[in-house]
Order: sequence, then structure tokens, then C-alpha cells
Amino acid sequence: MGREKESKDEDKIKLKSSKMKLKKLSGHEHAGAGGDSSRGRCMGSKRIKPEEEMDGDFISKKKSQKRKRIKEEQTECPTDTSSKESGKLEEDDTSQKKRKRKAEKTVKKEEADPVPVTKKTKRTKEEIQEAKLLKIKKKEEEEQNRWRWWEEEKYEDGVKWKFLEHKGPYFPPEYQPIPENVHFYYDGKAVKLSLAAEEVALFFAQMLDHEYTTKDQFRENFFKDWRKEMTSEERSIITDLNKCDFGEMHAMHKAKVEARKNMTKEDKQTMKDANQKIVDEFGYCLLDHHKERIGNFKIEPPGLFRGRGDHPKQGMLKKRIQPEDVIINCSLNGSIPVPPVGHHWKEVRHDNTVTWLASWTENIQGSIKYIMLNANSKLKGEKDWEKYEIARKLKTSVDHIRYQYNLDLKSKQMSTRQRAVALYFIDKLALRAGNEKEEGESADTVGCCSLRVEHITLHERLEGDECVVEFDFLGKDSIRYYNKVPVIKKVFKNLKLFMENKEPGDDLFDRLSTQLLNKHLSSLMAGLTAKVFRTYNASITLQQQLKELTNEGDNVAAMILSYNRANRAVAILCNHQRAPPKTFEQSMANLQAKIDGRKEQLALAKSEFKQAKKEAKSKGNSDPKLQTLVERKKAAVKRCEDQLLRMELQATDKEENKQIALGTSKLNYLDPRISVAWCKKYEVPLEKIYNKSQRDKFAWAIDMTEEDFEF
DNA sequence: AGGTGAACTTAGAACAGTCAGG
DNA sequence: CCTGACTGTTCTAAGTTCACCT
Repeated sequence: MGREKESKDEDKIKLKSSKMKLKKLSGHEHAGAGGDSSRGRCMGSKRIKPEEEMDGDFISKKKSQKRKRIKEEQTECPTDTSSKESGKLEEDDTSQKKRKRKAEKTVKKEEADPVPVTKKTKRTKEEIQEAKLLKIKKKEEEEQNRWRWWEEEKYEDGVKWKFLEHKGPYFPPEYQPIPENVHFYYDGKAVKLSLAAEEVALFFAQMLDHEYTTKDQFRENFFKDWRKEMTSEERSIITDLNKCDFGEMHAMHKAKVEARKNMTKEDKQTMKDANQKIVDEFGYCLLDHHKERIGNFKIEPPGLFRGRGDHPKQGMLKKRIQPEDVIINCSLNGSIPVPPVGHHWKEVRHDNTVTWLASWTENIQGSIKYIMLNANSKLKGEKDWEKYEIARKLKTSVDHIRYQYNLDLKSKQMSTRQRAVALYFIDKLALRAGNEKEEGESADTVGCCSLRVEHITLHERLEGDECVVEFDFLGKDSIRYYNKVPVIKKVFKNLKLFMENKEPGDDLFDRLSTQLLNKHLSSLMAGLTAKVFRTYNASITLQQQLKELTNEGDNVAAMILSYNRANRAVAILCNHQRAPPKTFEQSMANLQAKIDGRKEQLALAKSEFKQAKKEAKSKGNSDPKLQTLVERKKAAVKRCEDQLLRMELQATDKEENKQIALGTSKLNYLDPRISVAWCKKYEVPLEKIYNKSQRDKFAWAIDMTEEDFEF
């Protein structure tokens, strides 16, 4: 797989193997843990439904419900019986009171704790305090406005909402022609471009600093699409991209970026306010009585397509979307979004079995793009919760499933054997399912089912292990997966068999597809698909690692390091990589320098401490001044030691994180209740683990989880 | 029973905002 | 107070899954 990503990837791999220690515990070891315990106590006190019943809710319910558009008789209210409603209200009331009380406490504490300072600073301190108070108040308000949907009854099958109202998508501004004094040159001569051609030329000019514009495929695709936008006259002149000079356009763009950076504070504020206004108007919708944030309310602006990896379509023109391309989805009985003046929507529909508010078809792949809600919304949150419940269900049946595919490894049916081996990989290595892809439509990447013979190498014996499979392929986003894994004999033998008489480019699992695999899985457990294994293995790994790595008496900083390490084990399992930050080496060196500095300081403090002690001793213990000096020096040493320790922890953490991305697993694979419970148990402030938007996203988990939660 | 498209989740990069340290 | 590093947010590409169609 000769890809231009290669050099970067190689780098990434080096790290990967060095960090493999962490990985030991992937795969099967975590199977047996626990098993018995988690029933019924994990939903927290407020949730009344026992888990058993809930599981049923989650899994079986949605099975194949026909999609139906809502009819005339839309109600504005969510389905709820009045009795339940009143009960809920009552509870809401008490819990709200509780929250209020908590807030009052914090406020009081702040007030009772004035800092004695000089007059001048005092005022600002007061101001700061006031700001803090305001913040707390705002937080409280937010908390009270939060829709506690997880305490509500779920809708009947397939229905995603009963009422949906929004303003439609926000369209990017029209193209602004470049000023007269900025020229485009072809073959040394200035050429005035038509508006359409100029716009596309500017897309390219703006990207000139990017590596993309040096790639042949990108240039070729761009040029082809650019020519389509040209007038026939332009087309006859401009025939070679290499003769195009976008220098002035590029310079203009850079100047603009620079100017934006150097704007005055006021101008920046004005801009911010204007943006906020757009968010306020378009960024929210009304869904079943609740205001919900929209995730992506802006129509994607036109530009040049930036595919990942070796994408055959990179550089193609991504066209401007008009209202005439956009389908609106909303309630029939609410207000319907108004299209921009002089325009109309492609269609307005009222389908409450889907969650999107607007959609359009994109011109590169012909796929549909959607406008949907933010991750902190009910619609997304509920689904997320459901996902983790299915994964927890897998925990209880995983032993049986593993037993089953172990048997299947010896099946007489080739397709069954292939399925078993694939499942073994998916379970042990957390590989993705791997759908078939159409050739030429996207980069050549694979997952488990689409692995080819060329992607694995078998070693009877390697580095002291037997039956080692060496994987080397590009996965999602063209991220390289490289791993050497000892496997059981049966799997190894099967792989040999599958590879017999095949070319490197042939499918390893020629009798298997993701559909087949998932069909089998869903027969083993309701709701089970290939990706559930990733969720399950990620979450169970976190839980296990936390158990293993957490030291009871540690301070918060050490706790965080332990958490990050556990998180990192998961990220490695899921192969979540990132390009090392450009400034990594530098900032690592900086940190090291600081550590060295601190070490010197510590040495100094220590000798001063000794000196003071000696002096105190020699003069007898009578002098109180000397005594306090000794104490002070002692404290200084202690302080220095603490700081040094903290910095060293930080450095370790940083180094280990160089090219591993923790965010993806944290956001998508780790049951938040594990983290919440851990924080509670070890008294780690949750804000150290989840930032604001993550806390919003996981509000359901934060609210319902007690410290004894077991995944 | 296999292909296809709609709908939705997962992903890393780019960008913007903030904050700590000189 | 300013600046660069870090953190959080936005963006949109690239996956998975499932129902529908033939």
C-alpha cells in the first residue's frame, strides 16, 4: 500500500508497538469479570424502572417498525398519561429544590471567604467574585432548564418526535468578488476571470499552503472541475494548471487572515455578537416543548473536496447548495421555515420517524447530508444510552458467543468458518466490520470483512510467540493499522486455508459479508451487530484498567494520570491515532527544561533547609525565629517536591499521548457511567475528566450514576 | 439473498478561544 | 499585558446498519 501518508504512518506505528504493553488486556481476558453483580442497582436512585425491564425496552422494541409519516392528527404533547405526568412533576420539584440548596451553599461559601487585600485589588476581586456568582447562577439556571428526558417514558416504536419546529438551515454568504487590483495570471498575463471561475480559482488559491495542492490527483480533479465553471473563452485560454499563477489571490487571502487576527477588541466583539445572533436564530429548534441545540445548522459552504488518504476524488469542486436543493423536515402543525427571499425549498416533509431537520444531496459522492441535533439533545442522548445498554447486554452473553464461534472454527461450512475467524478478530482486536466499498469512489481502506490476503502475514513463530498474525492495512480515514498478534492454533490454520490459492488482492473472507455476519450476530442476541463488540470491549477495558491502575490514596493529579492511562489503553485497542502535534518536540523540551529547573530549585531548597536546621541546632532550640525559619524551609522543600512530582507526571502523560487520540473513545466508546462512578468513588472532580460539552452530552449518565455502577 | 440508499454514528483535522507564564 | 501553547469547538468525511427492492 504505497500511500503518501506512509511516512507519517510509519511514525505512528513505532509508537504503537512500544506502547503495546498496555494492550495486553484486550481480547478475552475481560470476559469473565463480574458477571453476577450488576443487576438492577445501576440506574441510580431516580430511575424507577428496573434494569431488566429496561433492557427489554431497548433491544427488542425497535425491531423493524415500518417508517410512516405522521398524519394530520399530530399532537403537541409527548405521549404520557396524566398520572405519570403529575408524579414526574412532583419529583422534579424536589430534585430542583435539592439542586438549589446545593447552589446556595456554594454561594455562601464564596461570600464568607473574602480575601484581605489592598483597596485597589479588592475592587477587582469583588468584581471577579461577582462574575463568579453570576456564573454559578447561570449554571443553576441551565441545570433547571435541562430537559431530564431520561426520566420520561419512551415513545412508541419508530416515532422520534411529536412536534418539531425550526428556522431551516443557515446558508453561507454569497461569493464576494476579489478587488480589481488583485490579479490572476495565466502564462504570465493577467486574465480577468468570470465570477464563477474566479470563485473556484480562489478556493484553490486559498489552499496553496496545503500539501493537497501538490498532489497530482488533487490538481487534476480540481482543474477538470474548474474548467467546467469557466466560460468557453476562458476554457480556450486556460488549458494548463501549471501555467496558472494564483500568487496575488493567495497573498490577498493571507492578508485577510492576518487582518482578522489583528482586529481590535471591539471589532472582534462585534463579529462575535453577529455570530451569536446567527446561532440564536438558526442554532436551535423546538422539539416536543423543549428547546434543543442543533449540531450543524449551517449548510456546508462550497469548496474543494478534501478526501482523506489517497482519495480518487480529492480536489473536485464541492458545489454551492441552494435552498432549491434542500429538503426540510418539520411538524405539519408548527411554523414552517421560510426559505431565503426569492427561493423555495426542494421539498417540505413531515416525517417524525427520522431525526433530521434538513437534508441535501452532495455532489461528490451523491450521498445525503443531514442537519441534525447536537449531542446533548434527547434524540442523540437516548440513542447513546441505548448503545451502551446493548453493549452491557453483550457482557452477559459474550461467554456463550465466544464459545459458539470457537466451535464454528471447526465447521464443515467454509462460510461459517470464515465468519468465526472474522468474529474472533472483531472481538479480540476490536476491528470494524468492514463493508464492501465501490472501487474508485473513495480511498482504498478496509475493515475486518473486507480484509485482503495482502493485508496479513502469517508467522509460525515470531519474537518468541507462536502463530502470529501480522496485520498491516489502512482502516477508516486511511489510518494505518499495524499489529502483530498471537492467535489460537485453530484460527491460524483457518487463515492458512483461506489464503490458499489466492492472489494478494483477493478477499481473505470471500464467503463473508457484513450483512451475513450481522445477521448471524443478531440471531445470537437481539440488537447485536459487529460494532457492539467495539463498544463492549472499549468500555470493559476502561473499567478493568481503572480497577487495576487506580491507587486508593493518590492525589487528584495522580488519579487523572491513572484515568488517562486507562483511557489510553482503550484508544490503543481501537487504534485511535492522531498526527503528533506540530509543536510536540518543542513543548516536550520546554517541559523537560522546566523540570530540570525545578530540580535545581529543589536541591537548593534542600541545602537551605539543612543549613537552617544546623544553625538552629547549634544555637540551641531557644530561638523561635530560627525555628520558624526551619519550618519555612521545610515547607519550601515539600512544595518543590510536590511541584516536581506533578510536572513529571504531566511529562509522562504527555509523552505517552504523543500520537494517540483519547477524544474519540471518550466520546463514542466509553460508557460515561463508568467514568462518573469512578469519579464519585475516588472523589475526583468530574470536570477533570469531562469538559462542559462532554458533561452536557453525558448529562443522563451523570444524573443517574452512583459510585457502585458496574458496566 | 444480494444490491442499494437512507439514516445515523464515528473520525481526525482545522479552527477558535482561553489561559498560563514571561 | 502579550504571546504561544493548550483545550475545546466546529467541520465534514467516512464509516455501520437496516429496510427496501429486485
